[in-house]
Parts: sequence; C-alpha cells; structure tokens
Amino acid sequence: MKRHTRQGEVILSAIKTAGRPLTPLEIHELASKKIPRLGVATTYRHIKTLSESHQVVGVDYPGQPPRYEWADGQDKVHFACRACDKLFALEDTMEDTPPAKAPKGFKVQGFEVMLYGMCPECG
Amino acid sequence: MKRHTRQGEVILSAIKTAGRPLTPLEIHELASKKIPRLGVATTYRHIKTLSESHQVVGVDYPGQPPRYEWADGQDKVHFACRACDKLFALEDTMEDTPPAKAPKGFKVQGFEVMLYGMCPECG
DNA sequence: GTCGTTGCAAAGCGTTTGCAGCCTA
DNA sequence: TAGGCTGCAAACGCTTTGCAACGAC
Repeated sequence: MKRHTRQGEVILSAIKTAGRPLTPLEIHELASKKIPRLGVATTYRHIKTLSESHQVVGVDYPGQPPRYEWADGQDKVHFACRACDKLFALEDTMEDTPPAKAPKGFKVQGFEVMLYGMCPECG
Repeated sequence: MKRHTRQGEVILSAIKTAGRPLTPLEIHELASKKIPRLGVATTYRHIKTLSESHQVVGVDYPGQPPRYEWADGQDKVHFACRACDKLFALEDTMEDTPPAKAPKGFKVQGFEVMLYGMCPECG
C-alpha cells in the first residue's frame, strides 16, 4: 500500500524537472531546498522505489557515481564529457531500432547508447 | 618509473583472458589462485593503473558493481541479461561509426552500446 | 487508529590510503 | 642499493538498515 507524501512529491519533481541525470546527492540537495530536514535515507528509498517501478532509470558511466533520470519511455542517448565529467541527455538523435544485432539466442528488449568526447564548454 | 612484477602480470592476464568484463573482486579471486596472499588493494591499484593507461576499460550498468575488460582498441557492444545480471561482450556486430549524432558543439571521440534483455540461458 | 513513511544514527560494503617491509632493476 | 611495489589494516564515502516518532488515509 503506497501513500502520497510531500517528500516523495518533491523528490520526484526534482528528478523530473532536472533535464539531465542526477546523482543521489544532487537529488537530495535539490529536494532539501524545499524540505530542509529531509534525510538522505529517504532520498535513497524513493530513488529505489521509483527505479523499481521504472519511473526513473539509472545511467552509469565508468569512474562516476550512479545517476538517475526521469524515464519518459523512449530509449535515450547520453553524452559524457571526458573533461568536465558532466553527463548530457541527447534527444531525437536516432531511430528506435537497436544499433546493433545480438547473436542467436539473445533476446533484445532495450538498449542504451553512450557517446564520449568533449562538450561545447570544454571543447 | 614502472616495474615489472608477478602480481601485475597475473592480474593483467586474468583480465585479458576472461573474455568478458569482470568485477574487481572477480579479478582478485582469479589472480589469487596463482598468488594466494595477493591483497585486494594491489588488485585495485593495478586496475586503476591499467585503466589510466587505457589497457583496460570500465563497463558499468545500473545497479551492478563496476566491471573491467581488456581494451583491444575497438569499440564494443555489451549485452546485459536482466534475469541473471551477467554481462556479455559482443563482437563484430556493428560498424565503426557512432550510431547517433551529437548536437553542434559536442565532439564525439568514442561510444558504447549496451543492449538489455535475456541471454540464451535465461530466455 | 492503523500502518506506511520519515529522520536519525549506526551498520555495511566496496574502494582507497598509510606504512613498514619486500623485491625489481 | 634505491625506490617502486606489496600486504595488511585502518580510513573513507556512499548506500542501506534499525528503530521510535510521525502523518496519511
């Protein structure tokens, strides 16, 4: 049985309006502006729940803390800047078909593409 | 000034011959079979060094510990099984050109593709 | 009033660091 | 022999868990 709370509302909204993947601590900081006494554990608990219900998805890239972003249903393309380590969400840059075929026996259900390089600011 | 040691040799060989991305602990376990008193710290130190010299590359996917694999120069496609959580390295499944274009200002230097689904064993 | 949710603090875990002894070049 | 490398244990930072108080329904 799930209940509606102000904490859950604020945390979800922080992720939803960010426009880019956020770390748990970034999410907690943002949400703390509206709920000063918000605990980290609560943030983590909501991220976990939202993640399990597929409302948010995790985006990882090597050597960096995990990040989470709003799952709007479509497969995304991400861009990781090797200089400043920021992560960007790119949109409308590719079709809906996986860019690679898997060998016989593998059932492909989804995919993700990560581009590496220099962002406009660092390039 | 870098020196050649048995530990470094064994650790590198473990990654090189695995054929799939390994977690630091898997690497440590494999290497420990040849050097029983091998410390975890040594394993981590070598992974870090190899990673910085681009001899091995990190492969992450959400909710899983980081993994490392031998970098043979070509961009790879990985397959993550949602059932057993194993990670596979697929080969020769796509061209060398990035599957997506980045907006003006972004300089693309490399890319990675991750497919999600069911592996032959779990499907 | 019930029972899921919260904040806090402690525990857990993977990774890193300090250090004295070891070993390669 | 010099100085990098190693094993061990302590330290660290992020995440999870235990628990009593709180608040949604």
